[in-house]
Amino acid sequence: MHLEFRHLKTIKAIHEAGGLARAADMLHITQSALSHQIKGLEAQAGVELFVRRSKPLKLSAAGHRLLRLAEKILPEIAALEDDFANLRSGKSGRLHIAIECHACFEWLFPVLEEFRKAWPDVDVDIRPGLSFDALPALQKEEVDLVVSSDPEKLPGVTFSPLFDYEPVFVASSAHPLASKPFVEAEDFRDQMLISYPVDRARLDVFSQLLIPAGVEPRGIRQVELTAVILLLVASNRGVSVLPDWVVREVRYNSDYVTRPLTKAGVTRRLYAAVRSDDVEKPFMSHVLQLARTEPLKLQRQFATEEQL
Amino acid sequence: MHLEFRHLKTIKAIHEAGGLARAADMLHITQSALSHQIKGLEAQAGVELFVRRSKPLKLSAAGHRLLRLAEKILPEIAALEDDFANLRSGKSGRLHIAIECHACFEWLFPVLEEFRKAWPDVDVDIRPGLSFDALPALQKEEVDLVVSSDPEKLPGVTFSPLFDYEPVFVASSAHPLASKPFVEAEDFRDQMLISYPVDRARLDVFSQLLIPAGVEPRGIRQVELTAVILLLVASNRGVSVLPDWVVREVRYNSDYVTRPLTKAGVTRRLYAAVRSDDVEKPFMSHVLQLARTEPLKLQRQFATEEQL
DNA sequence: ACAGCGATGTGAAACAAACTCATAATCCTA
DNA sequence: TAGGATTATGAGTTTGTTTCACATCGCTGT
Repeated sequence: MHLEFRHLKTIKAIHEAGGLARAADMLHITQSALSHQIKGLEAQAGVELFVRRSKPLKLSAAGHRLLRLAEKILPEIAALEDDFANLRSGKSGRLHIAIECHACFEWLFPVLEEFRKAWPDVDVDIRPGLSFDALPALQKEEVDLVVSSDPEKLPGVTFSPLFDYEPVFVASSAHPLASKPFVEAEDFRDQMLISYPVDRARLDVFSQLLIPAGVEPRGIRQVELTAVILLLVASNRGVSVLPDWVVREVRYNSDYVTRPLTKAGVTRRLYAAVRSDDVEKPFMSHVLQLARTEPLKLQRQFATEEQL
Repeated sequence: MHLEFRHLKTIKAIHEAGGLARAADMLHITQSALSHQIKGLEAQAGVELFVRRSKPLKLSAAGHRLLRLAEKILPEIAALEDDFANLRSGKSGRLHIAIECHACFEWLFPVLEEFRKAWPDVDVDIRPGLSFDALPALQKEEVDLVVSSDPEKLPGVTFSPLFDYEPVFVASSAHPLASKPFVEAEDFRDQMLISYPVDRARLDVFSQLLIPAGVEPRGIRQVELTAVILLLVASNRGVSVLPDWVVREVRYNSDYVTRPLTKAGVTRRLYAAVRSDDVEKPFMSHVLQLARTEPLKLQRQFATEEQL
């Protein structure tokens, strides 16, 4: 049976118009076309869909069954077209984010909270676990935004700078290194380093400090959650290096000390990688703007507290 | 946007097959046709439905939206085709009944109860209120079966005899006429007659007795429900004439007397009118058979009680 | 990194289906 | 029962879909 949407619209129109001729007008086709159409449809269905004994023809029982289907399905189509229209106009879309840096959750959540208020129809998601191959996944449209601190030249991918941050040494206030004004690579040689469970090339402490200096810490303990890292550090089970937006929370907690890496400190820059096609999209540029400004507020808040 | 069922099937197939080429096999068309089709679809929708950066192409976010629609709609179509197949095979259908005689409810309900067990997929309904123009409504397929005691020669309509019955006079046992062994037309002249609210030509007491004799009762009170008629008769507010299958219930109730109309009694025959096209249908012949035999059981039950 | 293969895209032509026009047949109403 | 309204039919045109042949693009393994 070769049913088509046209047939559903026809059934509905005939029912509403109460006859072929009027229905034909509604559908902007000739009455002849409608007659041919419903004849073909009845042949396909093998069922009489109309009562022809009366002159403005009416739906038969089977016709009403089909009408029921039409009234169920046609609004679904309309809803789809609506969704697509929103997609086209940029009011809706997909924003699946892959983050290469674990600690980014800390500032990303507030950003997305803000974002969802403005773009309720955008499908927002964060996909951890993809961190290894985030950029290829971006190119394959498996995700739509990658947060990374290592920009690369990739065709079809645009890196936008977000903000600068400082990786900061954190230890228990009871820790021997707490007495130093800053820490250096050598200081890590006999330390237990607590870090996120990712490739060490992606950890600032390695890429910026230990690998260049050729220093290997005494041991590494990998922990998923930031809160747990801080817990372990507080109980002096090891030391860690975390971005400044994370340590601001513990800076005035007397259990911890925070120190710059090297005397000058280390500065890093976060980037958002987005497919070049998407940069123009309104919701995308908005989320990028939020990701540039919102974390700064957190850092500024931290700076203000410091001056007290 | 010119969506078609073909497109839904395509989306589903591409998703399940995981690529164009396999999907084309599933749909028994060439891969080229599919490529053209989805290209056209995307142009219509104005949205990218597929991710083409990877080789077996995959659904994009919008594509998944469309897939969701497909998985909602396609089963509905299948259900429709199923229903139509049942219609064709005669397993389902519509049985809307118009009854010209009010009292027929009494035997019709047991018949339909039995019928529904055998034909659960047939849409059964009783439509009172159509009693006036029942036969034209039958021809126009507004109803499918008419119960009547006045067969006519009508093109396309077949009358099948159901069973014979006897209109019986009913009165309170305190009523003066209770002393007569039978009643005649003249007896009604000073009676209040309680009847169903239908044209008097359709009431047996008029068509068979009063109209031929030119007798007009003192008054007529029209009442919808059989139970209410009996109530009024019992309290001696009037007399009535009801079919035997109705009075059997009150025959041995000492509040009532029942008497034949005329010494010989009156015998009437009920018919079922059905469109000739429908007579062959299995469920229709079954309901006719039930309507011939089930009421007889009630009458036989009555006769047995009488012999006690 | 590149070769080779498997998968997708494209253009022209064949094919199928839906529509229109003109007109016939039918029904409804006055 | 005549006239207007409604639906049916057949031929021809138009539109859209499919196929064929071939170009192009990505993935996979060495």
